[in-house]
Amino acid sequence: MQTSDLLERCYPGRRAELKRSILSQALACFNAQGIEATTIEMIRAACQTSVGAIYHHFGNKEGLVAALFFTALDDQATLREGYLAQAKTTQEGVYALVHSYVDWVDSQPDWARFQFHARFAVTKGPLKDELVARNKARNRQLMEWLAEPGRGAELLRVPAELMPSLIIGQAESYCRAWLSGRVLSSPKRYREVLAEAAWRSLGSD
Amino acid sequence: MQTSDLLERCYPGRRAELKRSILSQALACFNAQGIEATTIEMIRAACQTSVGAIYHHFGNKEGLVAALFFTALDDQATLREGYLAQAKTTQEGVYALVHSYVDWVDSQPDWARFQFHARFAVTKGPLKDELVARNKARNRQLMEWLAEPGRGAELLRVPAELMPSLIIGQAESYCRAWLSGRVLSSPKRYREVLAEAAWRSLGSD
Amino acid sequence: MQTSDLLERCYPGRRAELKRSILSQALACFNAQGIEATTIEMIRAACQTSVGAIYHHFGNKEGLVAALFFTALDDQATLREGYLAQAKTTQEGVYALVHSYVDWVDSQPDWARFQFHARFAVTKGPLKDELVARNKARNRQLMEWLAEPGRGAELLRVPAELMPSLIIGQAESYCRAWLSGRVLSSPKRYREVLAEAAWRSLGSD
Amino acid sequence: MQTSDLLERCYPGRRAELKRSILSQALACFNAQGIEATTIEMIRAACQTSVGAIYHHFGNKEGLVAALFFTALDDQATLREGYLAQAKTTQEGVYALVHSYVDWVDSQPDWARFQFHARFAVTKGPLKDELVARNKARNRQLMEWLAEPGRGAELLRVPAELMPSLIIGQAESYCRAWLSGRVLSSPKRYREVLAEAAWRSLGSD
DNA sequence: AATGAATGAGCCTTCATTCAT
DNA sequence: GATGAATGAAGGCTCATTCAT
Repeated sequence: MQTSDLLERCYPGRRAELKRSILSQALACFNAQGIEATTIEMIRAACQTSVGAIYHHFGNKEGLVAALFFTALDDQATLREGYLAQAKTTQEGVYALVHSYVDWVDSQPDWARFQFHARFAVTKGPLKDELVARNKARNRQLMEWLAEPGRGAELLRVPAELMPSLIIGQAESYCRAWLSGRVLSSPKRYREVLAEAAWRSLGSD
Repeated sequence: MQTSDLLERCYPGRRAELKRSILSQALACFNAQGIEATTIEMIRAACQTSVGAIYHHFGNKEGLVAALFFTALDDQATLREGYLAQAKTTQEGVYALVHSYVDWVDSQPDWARFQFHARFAVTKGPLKDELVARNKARNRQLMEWLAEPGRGAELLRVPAELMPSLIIGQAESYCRAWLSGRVLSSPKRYREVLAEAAWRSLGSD
Repeated sequence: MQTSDLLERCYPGRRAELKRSILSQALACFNAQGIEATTIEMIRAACQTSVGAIYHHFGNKEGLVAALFFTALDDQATLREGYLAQAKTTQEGVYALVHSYVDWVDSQPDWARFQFHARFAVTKGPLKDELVARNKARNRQLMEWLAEPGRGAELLRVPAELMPSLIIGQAESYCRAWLSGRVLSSPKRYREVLAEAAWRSLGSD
Repeated sequence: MQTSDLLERCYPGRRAELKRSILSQALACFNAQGIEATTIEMIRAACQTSVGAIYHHFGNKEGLVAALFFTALDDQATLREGYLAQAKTTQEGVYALVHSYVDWVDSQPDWARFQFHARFAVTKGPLKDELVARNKARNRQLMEWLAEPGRGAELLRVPAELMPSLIIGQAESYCRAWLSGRVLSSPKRYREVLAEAAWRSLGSD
């Protein structure tokens, strides 16, 4: 199960066993019932521990949501950075963004589903600033990549605030549809189509 | 205030005054606090009625959400159908979809914001079938439009389940960003760019 | 039962029946177990209502404590003002203060006992300012009484901040002892001894 | 800092260093937040130990309260006995009681404040009998002092159960006011006034 | 149709205490 | 002796919903 792989990577060691178990079961509950509809008691029952242990490790329900959310964000960012590091041309960069997005959702559907539903909650919670900061950092990173010599010239005509939506919007839309069961084929099946579409839509002929 | 216009259109007359007031304030509360975080008491206080009146008109909280959600869905559909009716070629059809989407979000931002957040709740509620039915109807309608002689041939290469995301994904992504304050320019400013991008991404050169 | 008399006076009418019942039982519970050790559930069981009703009328546990505390304060003040209004000389004024204190404790032992234990809680709560204001008002009132022509001249040698303790300290001390069971005779038995002692202690020979 | 002095006197030596630290911080926490509102975790954080260490030394929270309470009681008694040993006449005895009370509160305000708030808790706890026993012992001691030839004859008219309140009531009342910030001058400033008032109030002219 | 007091299941959270290391 | 992770009973409080007036 890939969910555990990600957790083992982020919280390694035997000491963190309970922590991983809580996170794993919480993720499952949140996705199955929705975040608000999930009670601490459900999570407790799912990982056979005590409510005290959950609060000991995560402070409160919001802390649990935040831990999951930022774990997902980090993992997604790691994959994106890896893909981007190998891209040479602007086109390869756009492909890297689409491919990393699609591949991550395909390999971590549970984390992706949770990310969509938790974003709103995190935005209203006490870690909203942290989230804004990460978004800014991501955008800055992308801009720096484009600023390298011989890259990004083709995209100058596109308004900066529109760029992320043009590149990732279609993939995101399809991933949402897949994760909520409205379509059946994994987005990975269309990773090339989606990358090509994004690139064409940028209109650098 | 456009929110009321839409309500007046859907619930006309003096008898429905209270009903409109409740819906209007409920919409505001849901958007401000989130659906789950909004209590019936908050809505009652906002429109100076009694809880009994709210339950008399909408049955329960879920009924309130559903009324708002389907009102938005209907209004959006009406605009789309109007735009689509005037489109002759496939390209004009794609433009009509993007334009109607963008224009509706621009003119009804409160309803659009609510729609995004309520979809999940409705999907889990007792009206989920109604929602699925409407989605199917919309897709069927689109297919019928494309099936008319001299239309849609250019799109045959694109997988059907991918089509909606390719057409509307970018616009939707930008609208989300605007509604949540991450970007400042109204999507209407980019309606042409978004329509062209969608058309180009479909790759019918 | 005098406790109810006081309540009927302060919350009259049939509509307030439940409110009085809650206050009455809460007072009994607080005195029997202590404020912190009393749970809402205990009070609910004692007056056969629902937790919701308690919260509907008093907001929260602290609100219940505050309602009881200020009801007692008011009742005590009313008696004091009545006694004081009939005093002509300084000596009669001092006697009025001691007598009203002793008589009130004797006639409302439950409220008096509660007042002693609740003062600390109220001092830390959100109504601490209200309490400070009432104390000031009471002191001002007393000063005004003494400022009338032909009164208070005998007390000018006594420091103002010491005065309340000299007048009421002994009575208060004995009342505490009686309310906690350390002595058996009602303070009313010693009302004259206590008044005389207070007057003598002021040293106006 | 006098708080530590008292502790060093009662728990001397290097072995008891941790014990003194725990007691000292617990006293501070209890006074700052109230006994019930203070958690073991707060105390642990204040003296940088582990919860285990606290339980090892004091058994449980109640044990901590009791240790502090009886330490204060003992210290206060020691001072009183010293003062009383030097009194020859009845009047000197009354003065000794008032002076020792005032002087102790002035020199150990933290312990005095705690004593006021903890008395109720101890009264309900498992050491209530111990407390009753000490009170009786103190009263017996006082009676024995008065029973010596040439002493106490002046007080025979005063009821025994009223005596402690008449002697100490005013001082106690003022000390309470000072400890809770309602008056600003230390009771020590008024030690003579309070002693004279107590003596006068006993009415032995 | 309107009102709002009353209901009570259920939630999040706290915290004294234990015990394996 | 020291540590602190783990326990779980219990508490305050919320809030959708009902129903007598």
